[in-house]
Amino acid sequence: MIADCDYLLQALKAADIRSLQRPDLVHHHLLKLQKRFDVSRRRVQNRKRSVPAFGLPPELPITAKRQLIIDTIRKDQVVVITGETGSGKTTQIPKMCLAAGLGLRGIIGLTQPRRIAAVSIASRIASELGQLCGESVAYKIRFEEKTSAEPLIKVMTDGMLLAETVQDRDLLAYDTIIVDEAHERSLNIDFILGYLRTLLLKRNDLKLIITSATIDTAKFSQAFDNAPVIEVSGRMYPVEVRYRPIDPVREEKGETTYVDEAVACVEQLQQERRFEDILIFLPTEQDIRETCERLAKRCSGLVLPLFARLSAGNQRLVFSPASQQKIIVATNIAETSLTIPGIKYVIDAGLARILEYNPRSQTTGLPIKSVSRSSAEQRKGRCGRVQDGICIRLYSREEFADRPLYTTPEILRSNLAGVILRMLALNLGLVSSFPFIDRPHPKNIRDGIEILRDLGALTRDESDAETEHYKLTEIVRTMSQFPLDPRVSRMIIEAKQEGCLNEIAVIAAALSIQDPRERPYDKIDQAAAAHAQFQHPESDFLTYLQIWNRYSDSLEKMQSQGKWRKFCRDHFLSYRRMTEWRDIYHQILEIISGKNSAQKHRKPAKIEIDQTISDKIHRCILSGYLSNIAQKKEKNFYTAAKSREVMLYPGSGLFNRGGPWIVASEISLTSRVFARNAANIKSEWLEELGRDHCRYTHWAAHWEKNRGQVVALEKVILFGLTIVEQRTVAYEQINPEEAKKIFVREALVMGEVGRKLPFLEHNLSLWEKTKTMEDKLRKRGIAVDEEAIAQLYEQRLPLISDIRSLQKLIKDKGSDDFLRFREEDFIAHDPDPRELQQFPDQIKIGNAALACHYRFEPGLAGDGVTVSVPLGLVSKAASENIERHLPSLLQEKVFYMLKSLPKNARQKLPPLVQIAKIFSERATIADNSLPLALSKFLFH
DNA sequence: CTCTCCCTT
Repeated sequence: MIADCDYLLQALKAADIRSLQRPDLVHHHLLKLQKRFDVSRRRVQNRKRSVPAFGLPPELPITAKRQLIIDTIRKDQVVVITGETGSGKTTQIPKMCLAAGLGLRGIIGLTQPRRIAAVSIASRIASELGQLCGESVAYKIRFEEKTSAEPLIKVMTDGMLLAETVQDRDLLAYDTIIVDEAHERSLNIDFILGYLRTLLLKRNDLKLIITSATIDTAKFSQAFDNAPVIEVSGRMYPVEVRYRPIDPVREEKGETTYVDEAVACVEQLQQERRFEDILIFLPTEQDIRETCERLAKRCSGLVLPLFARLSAGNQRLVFSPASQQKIIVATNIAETSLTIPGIKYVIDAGLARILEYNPRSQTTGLPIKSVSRSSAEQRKGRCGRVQDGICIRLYSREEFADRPLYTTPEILRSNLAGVILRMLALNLGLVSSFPFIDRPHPKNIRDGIEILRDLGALTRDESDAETEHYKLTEIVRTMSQFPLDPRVSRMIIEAKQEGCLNEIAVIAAALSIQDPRERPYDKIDQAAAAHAQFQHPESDFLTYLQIWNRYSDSLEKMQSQGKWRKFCRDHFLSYRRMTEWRDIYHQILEIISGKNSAQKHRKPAKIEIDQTISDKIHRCILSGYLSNIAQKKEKNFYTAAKSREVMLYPGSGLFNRGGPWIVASEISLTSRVFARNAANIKSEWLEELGRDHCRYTHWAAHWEKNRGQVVALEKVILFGLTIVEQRTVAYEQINPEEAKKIFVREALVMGEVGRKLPFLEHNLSLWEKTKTMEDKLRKRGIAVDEEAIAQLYEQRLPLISDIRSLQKLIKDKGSDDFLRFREEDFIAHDPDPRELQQFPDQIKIGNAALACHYRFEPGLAGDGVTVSVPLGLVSKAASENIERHLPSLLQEKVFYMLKSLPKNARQKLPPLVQIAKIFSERATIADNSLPLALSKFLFH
């Protein structure tokens, strides 16, 4: 077997090295290898013997090419086989592989996009080999595996093969892989083909067969080194195509719609007395309902709707034989997933809802778009499988020709977070260099990485700023273990922390299935009433929990499956989806508990919902859907993160009563942008959970005397939403350097501390003294300025910005000496002491000493010197001429008095400056007032 | 101011 071969090669290499040290062990080791080799060889021989005899049905077109296919498979590593449905390729190719001698050293793996198909194909191949399913032919899908010890062929979903690559990196279990329905280009198919492109270089012995509907071959061939393409004819009966375009002018005016036209088409067929079964393709559920209602009124026959959300029972009706003409009105489900036998006419509106992901707004859209030519051809092929058919297209031949040949591969229109996460877990390198057949757009990759970063699965690698290099966080590996959307996996990780794993497992599973609630048109009110009893007014997630609770309750009481089906029917719940929900729930718990199978059959316990658990649950949900938060604008309208305007989905329990903040697990664009699966949240949680994504802005930093610290106003923004409008915060942690600057300038320099600090009083009085000199001398620049003092403090203080830290510092140092400045610290330029002497601090009037207040503020009251004279001394002060005590001011005053003399008097005098100087220097004014003394002097 | 195609680990 291939896996043994790989093992033996590795072991021999290892033995080679070991033989240098312990030759005695080598012999023993080689014996063991010999044994394994023998076992392996015997297995291959047994497998060869177990290949049953089989034939190929001669009526199938592919049988004619049997020899060409077998020869090509033997010769080439990769073969592309194309053929339309009915060619028999899916069942016959695995058999031809056996005929080519494959399937012996490893299994022939056949992948299918859908589970049901995988199971039914497995049993068909088995029966053609004359066996039961699970002998030579195994199958493996999620939750279900049927196999023997030595299967030759294994049919599985493509997702399953992908999951196997985790355990079996080189797919050593297989010697052949057949990728069926490759033209569907689902995410899984593209991922597998990319993976195989690299693997085939390493595994020369591995054969790959890609099968696809006719048109899509060149791309596959090119992707695999121009692999040979074999075409197999498929069409058994001809289909006539009629174009019946809708008049665009009338459609524009609203006079007709594709629903009208489809109904008219059926009427016309019936007028032509054509009463074989009809299949109509329409894009939406609503169109289907409208069409069905109108057809029932106007036409004969059995009118049946068909879409995925329809209950299983109603879906089955399309397969049951009817005595009258069947008119099936279907969505895309009838294009690939369900094949209805005996259709003679196809009416194709040429439209479908096609998923589109917009990475810029992280919004999923489901717009109605024209389908591709290959899709239209597939629809056409739904008739004429057992007889010739007619396909009526509600568009023109030209319009058909203008359409794109293929539907855009899913990988080009999907959210890539999940793909990227898996690639990281598998160590597949950079997404941008992975050999996808169609490389996703860089913008899409960046968005996927951004989502993973939002979830905390990745952090930017700072050592490599240039390219898209990221570091994985610890949670990546845990997250990738869950077969779930990364956001859902993230919730589970948070639930471990919060201690609500069971509850989140229920919700995570619910988010992974389609809504289990059924709403049949004819019983819409009953269904609404049944669902209403589950509805939680605060959270659609808790609504799921309440459904679950009722379910587990009933599971206790009801033992039989039949009763349980009835329970589902009574509550308008889909039995199939409820089962899927339970299975995924168990799968999640299994992964968490490390595959403990004992837990598997544990009955789900009822969950009590109280405020505590509800808070925990919603914090977990937020951890996964943080970028889906929204803030209420009005009524049902919200502004969501990343600037999206959304409306609560009318089906939500929060509709018309949503709180100021919500989180939604889905924001999608249909007729509007809707937030689906929503819950009220507390905005206080947002900052804690979104810490790394919050943007903080600060302004108005200032010293706050009462708090004794520097504070600032803060605003918190998360994904563009303001989660905290304005709050006061200590500025110290935010910007310690800036905070210290403000503390020094506003608190210490200005002395605004609001309490007694001895060093501060000391410093302030020294500074005051220095500033008095300036006032006396009537010039600036003697005292240092505020900035200089601030710098003095800054030099002597560490990074602190509050009183408590300052007081602690002083206490630790034992004194505040280090903050006491000296007198000279405040002086920028020393004043002339003699000059300074001319400005006494006080003057004497009689026996009284009066204080002089100096002020240097020209133009303002109080400029110059002010002496407050008690009322009793006023006349004495006036007669004594107090100006003589202030010699520096006297001269200036005299000068201006002289200048104010009449012009003719002034002209007779010597220069005024000279007079003022001489007058001031003489003590001639002792006993007189100044004007009197001056006039005496002049006459003298 | 009221509703979404189809798959899958």
